[in-house]
Amino acid sequence: MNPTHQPPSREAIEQFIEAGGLRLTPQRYAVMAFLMEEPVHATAEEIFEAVNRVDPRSSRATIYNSLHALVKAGRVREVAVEGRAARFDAKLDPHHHFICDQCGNVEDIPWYHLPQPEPHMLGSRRLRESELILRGLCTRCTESTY
Amino acid sequence: MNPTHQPPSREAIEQFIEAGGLRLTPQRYAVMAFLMEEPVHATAEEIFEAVNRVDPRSSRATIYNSLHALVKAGRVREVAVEGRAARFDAKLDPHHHFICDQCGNVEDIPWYHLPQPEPHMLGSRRLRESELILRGLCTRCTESTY
DNA sequence: GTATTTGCAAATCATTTGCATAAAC
DNA sequence: GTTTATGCAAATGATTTGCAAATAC
Repeated sequence: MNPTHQPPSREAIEQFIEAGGLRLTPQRYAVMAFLMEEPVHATAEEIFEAVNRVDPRSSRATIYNSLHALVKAGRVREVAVEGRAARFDAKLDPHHHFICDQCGNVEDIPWYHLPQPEPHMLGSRRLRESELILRGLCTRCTESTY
Repeated sequence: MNPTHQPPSREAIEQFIEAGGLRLTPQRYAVMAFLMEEPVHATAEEIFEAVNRVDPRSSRATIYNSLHALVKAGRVREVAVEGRAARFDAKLDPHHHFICDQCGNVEDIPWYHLPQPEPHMLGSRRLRESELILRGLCTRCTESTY
């Protein structure tokens, strides 16, 4: 995605996890490293396979545990996709998401400023974050549609 | 939600379905009528129960079929919520969605204009729609959190 | 009359759970 | 040493499927 993408160092990854107040485990490290190195918005299943291809010691339950812990700590973003598995994303720079109607893939769209809702629209809700979801056909699916 | 909410007429509901190029069946009618009368962003299961409470002749599979047909025809909007059942929404006026981190409920936020992405951000993707998702705690969950 | 839609019950997919063991701090 | 995380395998929840019978147009 980013042509000058530098893989983060071991220390950077470890700090990224610990800064969220999380214990550092090999499984969490593997998940976080994968998400930082492969900005592809993988599913939990894809992460499970990728991580265990390198070093098979993470169970599926632990992948889910790690992902949830990282999401809760604000280190990872989760994107729900209708009728499909959720996608996960290292929370590095702010950006928007494009979801393909056809293949379900999630892609990054460079961030651009969004207006904030007027306070009266929120009532006494507590706003944590807002995100823009774009939908349509990704490049691949556009090109294979006649 | 809307204090001057008028329940739509039978004819209006039928037209709303047929205008999408769909055959009119009692089951689709029941689903659409429920969504138009109860703007609560129900799950498929809730729709199944509500619809069958009135007249028990819709199977779960048919509820899903109807919902998907209506979504595809642009009559209904589907909102995916991480780790929970999807919510459905009659597609009447444009609006944004607020999803509660705690209870998962989806609520409408009055529409306000969003900037469109620059064409170069989309590449050769084909954009169909964009929506803003707001997240945080709904009024109820804000008030019950100490 | 033909094309679609429905109901049923079983199957599938994604995710979570419970609990004993292991590892982090 | 105490607290938290892991692995396993089974359970749950949401949604989809296959196919014969029923219905819309």
